[in-house]
Amino acid sequence: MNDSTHSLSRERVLDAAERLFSQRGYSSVTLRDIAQDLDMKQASLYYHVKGKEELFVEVTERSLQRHREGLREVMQNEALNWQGQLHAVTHWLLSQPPMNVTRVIQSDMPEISKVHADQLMMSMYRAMLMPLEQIFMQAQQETDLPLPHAGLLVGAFLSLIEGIRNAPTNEQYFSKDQAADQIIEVLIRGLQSR
Amino acid sequence: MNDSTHSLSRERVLDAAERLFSQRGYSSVTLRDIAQDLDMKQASLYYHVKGKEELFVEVTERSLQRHREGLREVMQNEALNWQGQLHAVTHWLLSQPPMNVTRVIQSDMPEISKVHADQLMMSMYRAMLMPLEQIFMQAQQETDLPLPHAGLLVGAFLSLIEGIRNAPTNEQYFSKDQAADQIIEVLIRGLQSR
DNA sequence: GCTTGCCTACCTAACATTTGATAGTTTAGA
DNA sequence: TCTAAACTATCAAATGTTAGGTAGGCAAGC
Repeated sequence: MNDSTHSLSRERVLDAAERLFSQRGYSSVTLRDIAQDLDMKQASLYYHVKGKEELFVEVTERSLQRHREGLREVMQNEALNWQGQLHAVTHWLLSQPPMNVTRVIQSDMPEISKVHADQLMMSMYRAMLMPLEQIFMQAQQETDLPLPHAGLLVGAFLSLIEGIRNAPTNEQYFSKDQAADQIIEVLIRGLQSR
Repeated sequence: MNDSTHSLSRERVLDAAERLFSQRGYSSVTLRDIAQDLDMKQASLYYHVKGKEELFVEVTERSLQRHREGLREVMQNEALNWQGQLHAVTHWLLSQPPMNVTRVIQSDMPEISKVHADQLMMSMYRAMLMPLEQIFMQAQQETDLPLPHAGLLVGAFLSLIEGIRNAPTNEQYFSKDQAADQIIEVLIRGLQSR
């Protein structure tokens, strides 16, 4: 199903849209921005997609699908312990175009229809929140410390990822991946503590 | 200085603008939104401020000033140890209208003039990044663990704060402050580790 | 071979709405 | 009367959307 993804040039449009939307958010990106990025006229986009909102929803949904797939794969490869999973998942998330959960929920979703917002919310839960919750629940079982609720930890973790992405530019000593490792290590020493 | 803050009703405008901007970001909030929130017509705003961008800059600057003041005060009251400062600072930040550093830098700043963006960037550094860096540098001195650079920790910490703000709504068992305490405790056990 | 029809992937032109901004007018209170 | 604080009316630019046209490729049918 979803045979609407046949055309090659259509995916060029989706790719450009995803890159721009994920960087600057829904309302800041105009159709003319996307068109310009593709060296074409703005109205031509309507050949490929039904409208701006539909474009955003489809692009976000596609990204979430990729996250769902990617997280599942990474997590079962790294089946060892939750510490390893945390590092692996972090690196995978950083390898992807930013899926800024906070911004999407806070800024983007209020701009689109409730139906679409609800739909994205559900996909977001299934693709990101649920899988990540598993890791932290695993952590809770192994430790004897009183830990915050898993959902809360997931939120904190995702915030950290987003924070690492735009780490202050004045530190070029380390790559993003190295920075991520260090931060996650701090998080872990806290989790297993003692 | 800045005797432009005399009028009472002018601050009503700034307050409304700050609330809306800090919630939904610069480009998503229209002058008509702000006016409607104040039960007045959009054009009337121009009696109080020069334009949208100037309004945003002034409102953000004002908020940053408040943060600078507030953080300084909280930090010297809680002069005990960095752990106490971390908790105190967290609670103070949560008591304020959200100052979403990530969104401001990523989404809002590109929409305004470079001069204004640079200005805000500097204020942001002085009001938030610098004071917080102090806390983490203090932590680095007391521990013997290899910690990430302070700037990186500040970014992570601010991300955490923003993450706590929109913690999943399905946990009403805890207040934001309680959730914050738990998260910060995780961070600390990590920092002092062992 | 050449025409016809069709499809893909763009284009130009125009439109309605939204939004920031300006100009001039009105009203209430000291 | 003078001023603070609103108002109405209008504008230009930006933006999402629609309608209709066009160039190129490809296959079928004559």
